[in-house]
Amino acid sequence: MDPNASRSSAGRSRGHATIHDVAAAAGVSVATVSRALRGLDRVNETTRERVFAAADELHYVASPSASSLASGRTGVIGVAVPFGDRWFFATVLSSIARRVRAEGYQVMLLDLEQQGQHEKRLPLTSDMLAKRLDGIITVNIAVTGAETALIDRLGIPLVSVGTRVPGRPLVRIDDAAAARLATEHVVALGHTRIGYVGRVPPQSAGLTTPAHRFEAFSEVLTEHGISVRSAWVLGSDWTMDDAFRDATTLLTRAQRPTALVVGSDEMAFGVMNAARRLGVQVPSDLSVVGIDDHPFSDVLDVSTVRQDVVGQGLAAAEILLPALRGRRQDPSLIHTSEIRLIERGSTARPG
Amino acid sequence: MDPNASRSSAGRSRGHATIHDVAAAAGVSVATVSRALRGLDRVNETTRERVFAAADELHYVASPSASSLASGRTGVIGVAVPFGDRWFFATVLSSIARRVRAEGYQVMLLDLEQQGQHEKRLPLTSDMLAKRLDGIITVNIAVTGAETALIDRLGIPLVSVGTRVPGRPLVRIDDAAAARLATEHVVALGHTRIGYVGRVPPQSAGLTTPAHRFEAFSEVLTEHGISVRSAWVLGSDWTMDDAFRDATTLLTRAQRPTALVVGSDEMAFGVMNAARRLGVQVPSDLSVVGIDDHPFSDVLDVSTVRQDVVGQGLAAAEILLPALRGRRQDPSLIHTSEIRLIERGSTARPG
DNA sequence: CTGAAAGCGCTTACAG
DNA sequence: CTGAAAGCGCTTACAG
Repeated sequence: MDPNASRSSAGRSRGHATIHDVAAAAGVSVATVSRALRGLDRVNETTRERVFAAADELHYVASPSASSLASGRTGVIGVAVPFGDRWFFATVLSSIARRVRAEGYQVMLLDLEQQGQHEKRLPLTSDMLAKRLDGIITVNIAVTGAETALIDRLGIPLVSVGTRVPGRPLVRIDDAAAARLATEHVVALGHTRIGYVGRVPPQSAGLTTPAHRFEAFSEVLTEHGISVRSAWVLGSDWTMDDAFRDATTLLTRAQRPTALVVGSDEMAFGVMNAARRLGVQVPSDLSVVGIDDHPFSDVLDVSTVRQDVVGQGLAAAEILLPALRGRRQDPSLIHTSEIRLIERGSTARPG
Repeated sequence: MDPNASRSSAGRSRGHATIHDVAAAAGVSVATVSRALRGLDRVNETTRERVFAAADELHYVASPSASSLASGRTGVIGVAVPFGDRWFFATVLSSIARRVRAEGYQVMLLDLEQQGQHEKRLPLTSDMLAKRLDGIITVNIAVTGAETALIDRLGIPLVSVGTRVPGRPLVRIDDAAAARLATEHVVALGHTRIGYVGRVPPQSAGLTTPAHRFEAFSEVLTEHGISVRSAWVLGSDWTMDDAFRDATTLLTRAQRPTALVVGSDEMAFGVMNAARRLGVQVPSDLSVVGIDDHPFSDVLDVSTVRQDVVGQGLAAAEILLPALRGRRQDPSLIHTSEIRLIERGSTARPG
């Protein structure tokens, strides 16, 4: 029996043609098939055409496992997020996926949310990384020392978004500048009774965004000789629900701010709704400014500081891609995505 | 030179121990390492412990590529969505990922959104499926005949969510029942001037959800002797923005409905905001009821028909999992996820 | 420009 | 319970 024939029929019986089937059909060696199909140099044009024809005919697709094993590359990029179902993370993830598929890469979702716990995410482990991913993008993940060591040992290129991973490129917005823009906006309108929503407790340490934004808020007030009243600084767990609850409590008090700077638009929605329920008019009784320009903010008429979330995903992909091809990364690279104030109807002069 | 020693050092120089290194360290064959580590029967307990110790010591993780090539299984599930960044899809995706990782599966995101185009998604191709995925879950994807043929040929188990893929299990809510609940709610409140938002144009054909919901709405009105006025049936592209625009036009007319049934909560937010801007009071001038129970709907006080999106993701995973282990699927299985009316502040008696 | 052959690192019957 | 060996399907120097 011809070994080629037996291989060929075996391939077909499982519904999958192999490179041997294509080679046989095209009358060339498997090495030539491999080169032709991957568009490498030094393949005769006529030969290449014959190979493509045979491959088409047989519905041939190279086995990713076999390619990976032989080449050491998997063609897969992991995207690690703390919550896969929230707007910011879903948007970054999706934009990365759309960018890298043009280069032939697939995206694996590493959703690190821990069932019950909100503070404690799953760790990045060898199981999810080793020999599986060509690169990783972390989105607001405070990577631990042990994890960094692991990733170093595995030699996987990494780009961080939002919260920085030490020694790796970073894509972000200038959180302090964003909070400054928002705060200066209400100060410029003449407000002096100003509160803040979104100061997270210290256990969320490692995440730099909430801390930077609150600090910048405080600085701006101080620069203008306005005191930060701790009773007007709300925590909230960076969700709409929490902001709604906290704002309801605050706005029921006798002493109320005339403006609230809010760390995210989703929280701003909660604040505005609390105000509406209590009959506090926005913006005449209370100005509210957020950060994000969430897709709902336009329709809900929320003043905010816009950030380009899709753009940050694209930028991260753009930085990772060359590293996947072996080019050395600049570990100190920081790509700062543009922001800008968008004045809408939720802010006005006090009174 | 001892071939094992050379292998071992080669492994270490690349930062990756192989199964040979572990076998050498534990003093057993690679076959035994493979069995021990995967928890197969017929391995002596002492041997197993030695193998685990050696594997730990060497930070050994089996190469997924090599395992896949040898076993034919990849441990990866693809989740295909039309828009990875929208709430419904991100939520389903994330819940699937969290469910299947407990069984050792990873999730690959197949975001089929086409850059500029909203109507036309990317096709499912062999490149993304063949020899790469053990199973697929499609979420509101109208799979074409060619795609079904491809998936059949590749022999990949598939579970569909929302829009059905012929001959495959389906997880969904009863869309007609949901729209019925919503519509009957406003009818029961005494409304007779009722409009609908979310009737999509026929080019989105294949997606069953929008059509089923609108049909059920029409049926309920007819059953109650209420006529469907086409001027009060709005299209909108199932986004908040579009619903806002369309509702603004409608509510500016002299002849206005007193209630609107809206195909999704996101659109309902847009409608309510259009009303607010125009000074149309919700619910006294206009009742609005949506479908979904979006995470924002509670705070925004929107009456709606709740569906369990996380639960649908889990159910799809639960159905796919046994099929991955080779168990035959029931191609006619339909898992219908529960729904229920949630009355909030956006609906009331007319006038 | 092309081919033969080694090698990537596992799993899986098959023996024992 | 364990091992030797074949095989999974590619890629990549190495020759020519």
